[in-house]
Amino acid sequence: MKLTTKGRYAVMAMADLALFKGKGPVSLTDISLRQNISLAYLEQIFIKLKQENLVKSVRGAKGGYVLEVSPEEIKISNIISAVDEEIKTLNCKKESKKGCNNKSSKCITHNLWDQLDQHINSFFEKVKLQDLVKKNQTLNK
Amino acid sequence: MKLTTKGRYAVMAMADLALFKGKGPVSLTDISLRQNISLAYLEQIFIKLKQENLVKSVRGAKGGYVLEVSPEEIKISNIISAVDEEIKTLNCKKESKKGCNNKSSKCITHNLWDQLDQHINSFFEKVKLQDLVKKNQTLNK
DNA sequence: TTAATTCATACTATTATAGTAGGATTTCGA
DNA sequence: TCGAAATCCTACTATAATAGTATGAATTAA
Repeated sequence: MKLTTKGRYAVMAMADLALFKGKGPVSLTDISLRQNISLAYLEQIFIKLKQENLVKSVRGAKGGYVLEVSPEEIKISNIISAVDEEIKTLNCKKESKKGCNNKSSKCITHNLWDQLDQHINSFFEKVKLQDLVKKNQTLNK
Repeated sequence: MKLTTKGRYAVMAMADLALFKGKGPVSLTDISLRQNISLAYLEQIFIKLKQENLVKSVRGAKGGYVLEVSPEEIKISNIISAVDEEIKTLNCKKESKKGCNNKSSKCITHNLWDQLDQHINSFFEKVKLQDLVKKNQTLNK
């Protein structure tokens, strides 16, 4: 499974942007300080967020990043998938040597991991960026 | 997040054991061949499964492993947690330098990861080993 | 007694993560 | 106009974890 700091950082940074929505571009330096994430690492993450059109950049002094889409419309899954490759628990989908390549009995647990993936993805699909900034509130299940 | 081949192998191997339940001990060599997992690696995994009393060992020739508990009573979560340390998406629980150590604004996304953990764990709690061996059947959600 | 097995421990190759480093480019504001 | 603040771009790297290997000892059925 792949859910690393990169994915977490991306969500944290996007939540940070959402909090400062409407107040002009937010610099990565600020986010870096507030969220305690290395600046250079943030830069790499934001390249990808920008590629996916989740944020818009403003170059030069007083520049920074702004949300391209409103927090109500951004799903957590959009953020995660922008920076991580994907959420997949299985190795055995691509026809590899290891995994469920058994000719006779096919991978007994194949369904299980399939459904776990769906389970996790559906979680990320349900939660919106907006849900995070409504503070101290239980996320909708 | 931690869901590695070790966890997957453990579930696969336990499912294998469940399929051969009542037919005497199953050797790791057999499981190794059927599931295409390195024997020495399986040995390490089974040490842990045994420590958690999920399986029972029979030493010597014609030996092997047997389920200690019936498949209806073994949750996938039992297996995963026996071999992996735990399923945790957060780094920021233990008072570390990185993560949500911000004094003023506490980690905005803390709740999110918390709930994701619960979400995933509840999935593994619901599914029993028995559910896997009932073949080609949709697992109960 | 031998082969098949678990048990135990130490070592290791590979890979991915999580960064660092260094510089180029753009643009605001004094 | 110029410097500082910012994004952009690419290459490199330390660390740690995963996923195994390797080796041998102990046990037991046949």
